[in-house]
Amino acid sequence: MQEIKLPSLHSDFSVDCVIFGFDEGELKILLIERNEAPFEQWKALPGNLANDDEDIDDAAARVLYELSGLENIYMDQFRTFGNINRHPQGRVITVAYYAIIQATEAGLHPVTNYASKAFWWPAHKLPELAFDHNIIAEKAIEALRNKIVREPIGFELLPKEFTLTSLHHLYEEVLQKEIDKRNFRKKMMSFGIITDLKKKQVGVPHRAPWLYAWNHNKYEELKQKGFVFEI
Amino acid sequence: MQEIKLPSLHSDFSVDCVIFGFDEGELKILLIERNEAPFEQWKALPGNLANDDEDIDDAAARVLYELSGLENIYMDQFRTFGNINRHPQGRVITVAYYAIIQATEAGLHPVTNYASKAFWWPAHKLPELAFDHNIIAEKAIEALRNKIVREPIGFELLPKEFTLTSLHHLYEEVLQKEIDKRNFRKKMMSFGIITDLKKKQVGVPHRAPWLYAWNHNKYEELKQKGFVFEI
DNA sequence: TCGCTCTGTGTAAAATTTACACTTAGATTT
DNA sequence: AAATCTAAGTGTAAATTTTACACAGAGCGA
Repeated sequence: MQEIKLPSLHSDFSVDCVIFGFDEGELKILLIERNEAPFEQWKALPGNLANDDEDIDDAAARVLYELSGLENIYMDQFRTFGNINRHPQGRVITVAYYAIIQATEAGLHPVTNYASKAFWWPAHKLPELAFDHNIIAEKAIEALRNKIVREPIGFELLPKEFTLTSLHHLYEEVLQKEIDKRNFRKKMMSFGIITDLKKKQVGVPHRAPWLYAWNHNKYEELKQKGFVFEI
Repeated sequence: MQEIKLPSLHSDFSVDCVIFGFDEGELKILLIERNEAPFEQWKALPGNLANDDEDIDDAAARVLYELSGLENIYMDQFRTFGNINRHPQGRVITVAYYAIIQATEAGLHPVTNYASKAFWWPAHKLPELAFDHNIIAEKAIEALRNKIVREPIGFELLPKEFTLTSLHHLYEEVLQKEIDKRNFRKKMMSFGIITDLKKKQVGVPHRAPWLYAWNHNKYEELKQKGFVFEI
């Protein structure tokens, strides 16, 4: 193979993650405070240079793991950003992912060297961020919105056992619009991908709501037959 | 700024374009024959390393221009591919775009150094391609399918004056499924984004069909009011 | 037991989607 | 000029989906 004689090429590129959580009825994004230059002490999206021997998806999973301790999380590559001046150290393009996790499951103790701490921030009220991260976050919210109505990923933001009301509020918050309660419940239940756990939430100061769980298996089964989730 | 002391970083990354055309009732993709190593003489998607002073979108537009002479074409960045072994010369990730052009408008005389010739190939019967280009093309077809039902981009594949039948066949070909003729026409016309040119095609050996044109302005106007294209 | 808060439920009207077959225009052939 | 061929063009009824909308019930706390 003559290819061995070719000059070698190399990419320094980063992976940035917009990590979504849902807490207290609000959509949140996980931010870090940067520990190192450039943009030291700025708030930013968690992200890091990819290693040379690492696939892009793996780098994204690593960033999330180092930050939250979570693995096997739903992640979606949604866009690559590469304006020539986006990084002060040179031409560094960044491949952006969004991830969806259950906010309270994440232990926020970064084991990375670029971040000292991590914290949730309301997705719709982000502060000024390092690099072009405000733009990236904005695009991620848009991507999430498009996705959550076509794929049943909303459940990943909720605890295993959830109420229909919390699912309802989640959709209203992500889509930023009101959705009729009865119509929402009717439709969601008609899919047949939610299991009624036959038990009620306890400790609430009013009528206790029923608990439900998202049924992955049933969804996969229906998908085989051509069912398409769409809200 | 202390940032000046930081080590400089650099990305060698490429841009690959899946250029769609529609000709003789068939969806086609523009391929090149590679003129240089690696994969010399292989068929491939048109693509090139981005210049250091070039935004990603600009690099994609350049690749298309050098190949076809066309500018201001609809292009969509749909995914970045970066398996560690995808490029024999090292770690080179590639940002993939698809473009939509009117097949017969393109003058296929590449002025690039990496390609000697360019030619249309049926999108659903691609030969073995260089790098991971078969995977990229497959994903592009998927992205096109998702897009064409939500944004009125199908028109870009047709001549300025087209018949409803050709538009109908275009949708059937891209979506790879039959669509009822009457329902398709009814729906498409109901959007109000197609102008009746009040003239017929000439030189056909049967009843001549009416000609129509895609009305950008009307679409933009309706979009302002909240209209969403959806087929 | 009264009040508060949030849960949970049904129906009718409107809009949209689906299924479906024959007539017409225009060129070509006999 | 009549018959034939090809593709264009058209309407309706039934089924399904979407929308709009309001009140009774459960459970807790005062």
